Amino acid sequence: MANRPAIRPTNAELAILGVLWSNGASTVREVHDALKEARDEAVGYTTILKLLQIMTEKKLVKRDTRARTHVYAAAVSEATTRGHLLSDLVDRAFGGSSLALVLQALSSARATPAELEQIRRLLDERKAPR
Amino acid sequence: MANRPAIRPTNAELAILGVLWSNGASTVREVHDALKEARDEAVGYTTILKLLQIMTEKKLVKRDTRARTHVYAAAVSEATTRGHLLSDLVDRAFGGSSLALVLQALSSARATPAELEQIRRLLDERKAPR
DNA sequence: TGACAGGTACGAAGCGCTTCGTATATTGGC
DNA sequence: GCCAATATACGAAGCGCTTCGTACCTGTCA
Repeated sequence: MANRPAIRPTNAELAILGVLWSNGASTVREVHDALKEARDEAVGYTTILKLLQIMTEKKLVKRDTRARTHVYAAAVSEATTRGHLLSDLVDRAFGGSSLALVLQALSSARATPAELEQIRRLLDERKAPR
Repeated sequence: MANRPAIRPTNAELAILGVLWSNGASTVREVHDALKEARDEAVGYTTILKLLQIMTEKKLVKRDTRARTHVYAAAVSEATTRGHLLSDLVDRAFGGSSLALVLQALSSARATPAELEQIRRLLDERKAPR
């Protein structure tokens, strides 16, 4: 694998990826509008453009330049990215123990019974895997 | 509560807090030595000093200046800090759903049966709380 | 065809984090 | 008393992230 530099998008990048993940491939304007709607204080159009250009260099997004108005698509999956960010936090603040993280998260999370059941099911799967 | 600015230590700060949490109140030299031992590439003595000074301003640590050699102690608890970092990540990358974070963490974590049992117990507690 | 709307490219400023060099004080031992 | 060792204080450089202004290009339409 020549994929060393690990996917660890910054805050602003994450916000943009969020739009691309939920809305699919988008133009700068579409991303800009989506963020303006979702956020309190909006950011300039050229800021989004610049970020998307940088993200293209970093291979976080793919750019289709065939039309005059470029179209951007996420080049990293949501699950993979979340996994990277999670294991990053585990290393930095939980002494490498994802279990410690899970326990901490569970002890403060408000979850519905249905959600707790979902976790329980996952635990069952993991209990007898092989 | 006048504690608005939320505890969100940076990387270097977290490393130092880790030492203070596990070793208790320490001098700059002690922190420096502990980090030198634990890490691959060490950082300069005055770097640790400067960081601790900044962390004192930020109220992340408390400083005892009675002796010539100052003694620093963590001013934030490990659990609280972890909680802040976690909810920060939940907001930034998991759409505000701690459950999504837990599921993601569980699906990639390698945990022993005993640990899984621990989670199960926690789930039971939360199931019928009131 | 000329002006405008809307697109991309790019340089640079501002800020926070991290790092360290250097200046300056204090202490202990000879 | 003096020197070496060891402290703290502080300024500033370097870097990455974020932001935006400005320049420039390209269609459209009256």
